[in-house]
Amino acid sequence: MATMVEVARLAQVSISTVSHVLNGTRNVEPETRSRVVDAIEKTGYRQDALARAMRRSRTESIGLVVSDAGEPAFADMVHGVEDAAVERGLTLVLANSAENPDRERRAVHTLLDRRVDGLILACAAESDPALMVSLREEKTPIVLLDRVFSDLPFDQVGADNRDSMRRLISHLLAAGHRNFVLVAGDVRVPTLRERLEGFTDAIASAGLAPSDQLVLTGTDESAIRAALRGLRGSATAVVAASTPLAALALEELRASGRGIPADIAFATFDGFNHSDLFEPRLTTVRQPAFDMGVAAVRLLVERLASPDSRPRIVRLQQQLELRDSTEGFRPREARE
Amino acid sequence: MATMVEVARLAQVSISTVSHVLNGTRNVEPETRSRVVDAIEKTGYRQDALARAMRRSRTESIGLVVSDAGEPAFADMVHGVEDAAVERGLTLVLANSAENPDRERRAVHTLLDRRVDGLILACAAESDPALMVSLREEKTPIVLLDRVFSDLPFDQVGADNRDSMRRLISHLLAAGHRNFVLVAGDVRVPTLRERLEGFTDAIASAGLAPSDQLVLTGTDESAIRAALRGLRGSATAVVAASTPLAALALEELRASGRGIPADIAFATFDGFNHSDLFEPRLTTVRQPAFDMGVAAVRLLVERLASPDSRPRIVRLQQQLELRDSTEGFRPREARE
DNA sequence: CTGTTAGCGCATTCAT
DNA sequence: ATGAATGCGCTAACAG
Repeated sequence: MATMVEVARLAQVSISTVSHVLNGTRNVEPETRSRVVDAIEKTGYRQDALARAMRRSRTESIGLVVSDAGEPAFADMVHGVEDAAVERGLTLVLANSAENPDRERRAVHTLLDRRVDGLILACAAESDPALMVSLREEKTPIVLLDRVFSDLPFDQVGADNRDSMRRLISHLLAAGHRNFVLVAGDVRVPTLRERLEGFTDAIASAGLAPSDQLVLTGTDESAIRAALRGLRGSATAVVAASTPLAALALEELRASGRGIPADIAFATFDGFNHSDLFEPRLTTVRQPAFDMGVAAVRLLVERLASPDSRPRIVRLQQQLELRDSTEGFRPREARE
Repeated sequence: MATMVEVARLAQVSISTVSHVLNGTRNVEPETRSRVVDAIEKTGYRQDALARAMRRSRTESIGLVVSDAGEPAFADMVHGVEDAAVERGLTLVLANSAENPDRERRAVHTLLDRRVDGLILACAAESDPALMVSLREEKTPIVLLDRVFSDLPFDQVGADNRDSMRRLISHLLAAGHRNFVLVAGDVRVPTLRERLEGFTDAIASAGLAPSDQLVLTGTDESAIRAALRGLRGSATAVVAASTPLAALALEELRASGRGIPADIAFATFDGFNHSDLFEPRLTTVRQPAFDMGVAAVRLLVERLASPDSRPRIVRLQQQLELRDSTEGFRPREARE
């Protein structure tokens, strides 16, 4: 690879002139410039981003650590981040923590050591608190994505989970449902906790007895499965707080012979791709994952521009998509 | 950030000793080493990957350019590449060409300028041939992913598209189908072209008249839609060559009131996530996208190790998942 | 308007 | 077993 030295020699100028025509960082006589441009052409010179980054202490790159690259929602966030980054001339360095705190810590440090200009972090479920604390000391700006920790002084992007759950439950209440099953999952994950809180809120403000509701929390998949399979009694609606939980719940409901929505109503957060092409068509609270990625980059870039402004938390609104899976319920009183 | 100089001073050694204990690259007296280790601890020193890369001319990173980060299949490939990269201590730099040749070219050059040690490229549909040619001159190893150009001297990873299509059609032939609609899409994309070829092969070896088959090619979505909507006559099975094409076809079949599989059989390549939870359950040729990503990294690393060995093309097998959407067809003769 | 020069932080060769 | 010194390729003072 040709370096600036060779270009300079060929163009009969100093390397600093080459650098300046390259970066447009000071005036240079048209005649000289064109000699340089020609030399660049001839040598096939291309700037070495590494050396440049080193000298300027700016890599023009950002890091992104996601907790589960396998989930479509996270894939969409990655997509959004990449898109927004390219638009600003930033390169994306990607790492996946696979919901593993140790791997997360290593990923963060790898990216930091590569001197990314900023870091976007979608925390793992069991994120090491010590990591968070140490990250506050970093001078590399950090934006938390999806999983919001309101007590931490970071810029953050999340969805309005609590509110969306309230809206969903309101809708189901209006349709006559009084007894719910919430498949809540691992409530250490802020996103899932917020959804649970929204549920609790909604139940409380409707004046319903919490004891009439079944909330399945935790990471023990088989326990959740068992609970769903053995489901009996009064529940008329199942709500899944995430796509993996929905997949699991749908399997068990099917296994136990329950039809949706004939026997029981069903709704989920995040949802499945192209799901309106298939039956049952699920009522879904759709996360604006792509836009969340875009927003994270925006926060990061703004932070880079003004390092001392106050941290901001952005909540993007989720879309409540009503479909067949919550249609056609008849409250008990109205049945024949 | 502390540098080696500060560590050296604190430990009362030269920076070269610090470097050597860091990299284990020569013997150092235990006593000295421990002073250095302590100093590293105290200063919170972390190696600057940029400076290191510059000095060694090795970034320990690889680049990945995908053509459509939005498609789940590509998301899975990204996931596989990331996983395999991390396992080898490599960092992943990601770019998305969004099926845009110009953006693809820029992405490739951006990554190359960042001196990634190797590059994995899932070409866009209209990839600039000039780009390919210029890439052959690069000394950075390049692996082509998913879209295989057998005449190009690159390491490549693809799926056995042609063969899988033959297997799928064989199955449908055995079930009595004689008249197909293939939604083939943009056959400039090697993957789609191979699937089309497999189809042609299968029809030929079954001794069927190509003129009895309807093949829909091209990028004009509304033309394809129209053809599907206006579908009449003898076709008993529709095959979609990719997920986006399947989505489109399913929409149109539904719009024209055709039931699957009651009125017409349906099968698709690549498929939908969690699709076995929903109706109709689609017969699917599943691409091992994650594994393809892993394989690409493997090829790249091996190429790095032996730069002069002959380029290899790896074809991973696809899984034929038979489901309801191709069940229950009765050949005309057998009908009452 | 242009050239000279000093590092950025590190790995490494050559001394000792 | 350790240190001194060089340079990777570039940008940005500083000097003319």
